[in-house]
Amino acid sequence: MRLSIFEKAVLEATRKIPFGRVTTYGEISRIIGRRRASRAVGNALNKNPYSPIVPCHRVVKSNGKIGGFNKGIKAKVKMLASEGIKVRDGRIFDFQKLFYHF
DNA sequence: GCCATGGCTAGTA
DNA sequence: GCCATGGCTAGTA
Repeated sequence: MRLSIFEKAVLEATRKIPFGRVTTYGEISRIIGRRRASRAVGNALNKNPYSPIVPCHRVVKSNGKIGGFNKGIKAKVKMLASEGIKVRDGRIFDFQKLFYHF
């Protein structure tokens, strides 16, 4: 499977999110210079061939809600939990504090 | 034309 | 809730 320039940029940025932290689709789009492509970022992460090495489970929505995951939301929540990140009714607990700003 | 988003507005309580 | 957004793919010709 061949990755586009855009997809590579998305994965490269995502790789930098530290363990136990989260960021947003919008933050990724901003940092790679495609400010309005947050949705396209989600599309790219959907195809992440390197999960969980490239930790796309640490990317969530700008409002602190979980967002999607190709193996199902449940799996995403479990992976986050394994890093000490709690989810309270579909939302990241302490979102502001855990938000990794590039 | 689809979609793992985001930001804004109306309008409820 | 609505809709602009942008990258990608299926599938036509």
